[in-house]
Amino acid sequence: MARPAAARVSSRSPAIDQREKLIGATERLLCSQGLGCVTTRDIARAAKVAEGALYHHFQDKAELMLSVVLHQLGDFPEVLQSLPMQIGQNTVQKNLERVLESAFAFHFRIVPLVCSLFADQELLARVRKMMNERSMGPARSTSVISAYLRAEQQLGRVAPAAVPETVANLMLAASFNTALGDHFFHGGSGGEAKAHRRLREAVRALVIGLSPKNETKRSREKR
Amino acid sequence: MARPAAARVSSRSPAIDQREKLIGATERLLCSQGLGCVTTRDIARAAKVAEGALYHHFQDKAELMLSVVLHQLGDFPEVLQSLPMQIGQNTVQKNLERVLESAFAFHFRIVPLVCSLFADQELLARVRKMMNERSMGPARSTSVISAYLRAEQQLGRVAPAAVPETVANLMLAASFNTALGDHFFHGGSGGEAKAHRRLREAVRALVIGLSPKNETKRSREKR
Amino acid sequence: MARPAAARVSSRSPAIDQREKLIGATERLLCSQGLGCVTTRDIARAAKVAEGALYHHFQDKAELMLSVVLHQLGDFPEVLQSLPMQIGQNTVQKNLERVLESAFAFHFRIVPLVCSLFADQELLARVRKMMNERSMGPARSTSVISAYLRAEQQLGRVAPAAVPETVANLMLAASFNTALGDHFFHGGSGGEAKAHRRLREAVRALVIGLSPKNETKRSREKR
Amino acid sequence: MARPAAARVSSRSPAIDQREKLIGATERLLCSQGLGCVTTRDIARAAKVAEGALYHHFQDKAELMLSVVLHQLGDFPEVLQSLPMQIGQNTVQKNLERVLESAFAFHFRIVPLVCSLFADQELLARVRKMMNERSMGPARSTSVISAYLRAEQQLGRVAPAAVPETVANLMLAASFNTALGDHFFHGGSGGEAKAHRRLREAVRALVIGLSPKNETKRSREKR
DNA sequence: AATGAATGAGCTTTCATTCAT
DNA sequence: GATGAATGAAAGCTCATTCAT
Repeated sequence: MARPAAARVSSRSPAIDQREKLIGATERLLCSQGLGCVTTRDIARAAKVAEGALYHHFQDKAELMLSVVLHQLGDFPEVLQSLPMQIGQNTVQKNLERVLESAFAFHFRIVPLVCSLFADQELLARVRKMMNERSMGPARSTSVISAYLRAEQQLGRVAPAAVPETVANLMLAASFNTALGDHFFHGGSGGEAKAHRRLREAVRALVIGLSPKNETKRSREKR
Repeated sequence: MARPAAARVSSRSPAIDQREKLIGATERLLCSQGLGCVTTRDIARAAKVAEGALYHHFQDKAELMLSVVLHQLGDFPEVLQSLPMQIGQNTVQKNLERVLESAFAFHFRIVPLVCSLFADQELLARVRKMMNERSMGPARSTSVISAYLRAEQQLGRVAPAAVPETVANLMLAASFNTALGDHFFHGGSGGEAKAHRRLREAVRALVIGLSPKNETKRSREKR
Repeated sequence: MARPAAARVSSRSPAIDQREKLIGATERLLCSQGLGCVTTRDIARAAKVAEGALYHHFQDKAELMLSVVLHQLGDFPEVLQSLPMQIGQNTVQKNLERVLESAFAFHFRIVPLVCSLFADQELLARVRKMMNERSMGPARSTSVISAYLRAEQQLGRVAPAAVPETVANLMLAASFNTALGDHFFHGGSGGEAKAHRRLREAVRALVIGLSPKNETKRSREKR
Repeated sequence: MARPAAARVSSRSPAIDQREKLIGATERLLCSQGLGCVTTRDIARAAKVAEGALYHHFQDKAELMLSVVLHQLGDFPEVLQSLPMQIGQNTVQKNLERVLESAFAFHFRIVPLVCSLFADQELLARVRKMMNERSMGPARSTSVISAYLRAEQQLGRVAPAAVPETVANLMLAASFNTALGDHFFHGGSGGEAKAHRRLREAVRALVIGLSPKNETKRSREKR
């Protein structure tokens, strides 16, 4: 017997469908209202799912929140996948700019989520624990970027005195902070173009440094 | 019936006294528990004040929170004020390191507050509005630092190609992110020594830059 | 300014008033609906009190239940107060009959409460613990009755071979079981007269015993 | 497709099998957790049956409970049946002791069930009704015991003045109350040995009576 | 018949806020 | 003003019951 087309909205099994609908709805609500103001009822309504269904897929509200955070973090490795292939290509500055652009998109998405956690220290502690267990967090992106920088150091395209880890951290800090600032001061509508310009400037500042004798031919040409 | 002298511990009028006790207690609770877990009962108990008294001094709980947050955010580190006096003194790196150390102390305190706000977008919007009206925010620290850098540029101690605002932003981003990381990954007990080392490294990275020809005599000596 | 008379329904302080209203309402509901079917909403409504008020007076629902049980048990010692004064008076049988009558009234009240506890082993365990700590329970009534019997033994009005504790237990068992039976088989409306007749018969059976040579002059006269 | 033989563990039809598994699982859960804390999910899991299957065999949860309770209450100890054969054998006291021992085993099992019912007066009313219709209850054991006592009266081994029904009731009350006390005060682990000693003492108290002239040769010898 | 995911009413409990004192 | 008992709306969560498969 053919099911009516209207019931076949999703091609997935309904169980997975519900789980994802819940995560999706929670993501949306978390950004627009903040963790402290999102109720299980809100989530269920937004996901068009019964309130009790939430507890079929997640042990409790905190676990749903956790899943949302981890769901976002899940994209992390892919962002940087292409970086090792750029070693020796283009200019170092251009390569770093491209990385920071993707990092920013990711950071922009997770800022409201990650920051919201500070409102509930218990939940924060749980997320912390899970992230430690799975060794997630910014450590991975830092290591990918610093590996790239080390490779460029061996090619002579990065100063031997530079400390790759420190530079990688500075870059990610710039990205995360720009995202946080956009959310905090402009409600998340800070203009992507403006953010990207600031990130490019940050990369350039990292490249040329403050020392007065840094003026090399190449950096002069690029200006 | 005359009140016993012992009850008049404070020299202020009791009304103002209560208001400050409430703000003080809330400050303490906000940092240790997160905005979402602090109840009016907690606050009243911590302030040793009746629950109802809160509503004599503040329209509602949100207004109290607002007062506290704005008070903390406005509590700017005075160490920055001594920066203009360092122009031309010591090394640029040392001066920036000292600035960053005090910025970090400030950032470390406000991270839980600032982040907590994301849990309540409505409150965040109110804070945003009031900060805009009073032109608060990181703009002031940025401008102090970049003014310093510009002065050093004129003294030839900073490369003319460097963009002071961008460098200032990077520095503050490094500080804020280190603080946030300490709270997020280590529950706010990340070891100050470690944080300071990372900040010194960040300044050094900003000073020497990534360009391979940056190796100057001075940066070689410092290594 | 005189308060309107209608507001002064109770002569007690409102706080104690509320507490007792809650306990009273719970008692009534527990008997008519059973512990498993009584909700905090029901209780609050029956006590004409806000739902939240329950949590001002009791830590949680279980503690309210506990209070109700203990409240009933609180009458226990008084029931037996007059027994020691009957030593050597009337006949032993009459004295025991009178005790059993009061015991029955008490047992009849607590049967629905005490039995209800079996539906929630956790609550039962808590009540058990509190009763042990306060050394409540049937031990006290048993000891009062057996002290009486011992005294009568010394007066020669009770056979030296009788074991006072055992007889006291049997009496209380008869009373409690009659009460339980009335509730179980007749919904608590088993007719008091009938119950009292059965208890008198029980006492008589205990007095005369089963041994064929027990037929004394006195027991023959009483028949 | 033929079902694998391994799935046909039971020789009964699967439908009846399921029904019995449900009743068995519920019996076990009711005794260990109390009627109020047993969920349909618990039952289904314990019976290794789907949750929905419960509703193929019983109209609702209450009907399942009813089946279990009636089943247990009807599960009458067969030891009583041998009582008529003891008429004139051994001593009356020994015979009654043996009866009470088996009654106790039965009472010990049903106490949690019977008492639990008080938590749901509606269910209790249903049980009451069905027991009345099938004339279940303690009436049967009472009549077996009192028939025995009457027979012993005719043999002169029991005092003519004793009222068999009353004595039978007292005995069953002693047994039930001992069981109830064990559950209530010791969580059902009160030590069987202790319970049996108390029951023997109860029988002895019933045999010798309280009257001072009861001291017969036999009871003196037994002491 | 059997399943178990889905439902949603209803539970206990919390907490910002009010108001009689 | 100051108090804190009282309020009651609303939260997170459970669980008997249904129903598409």
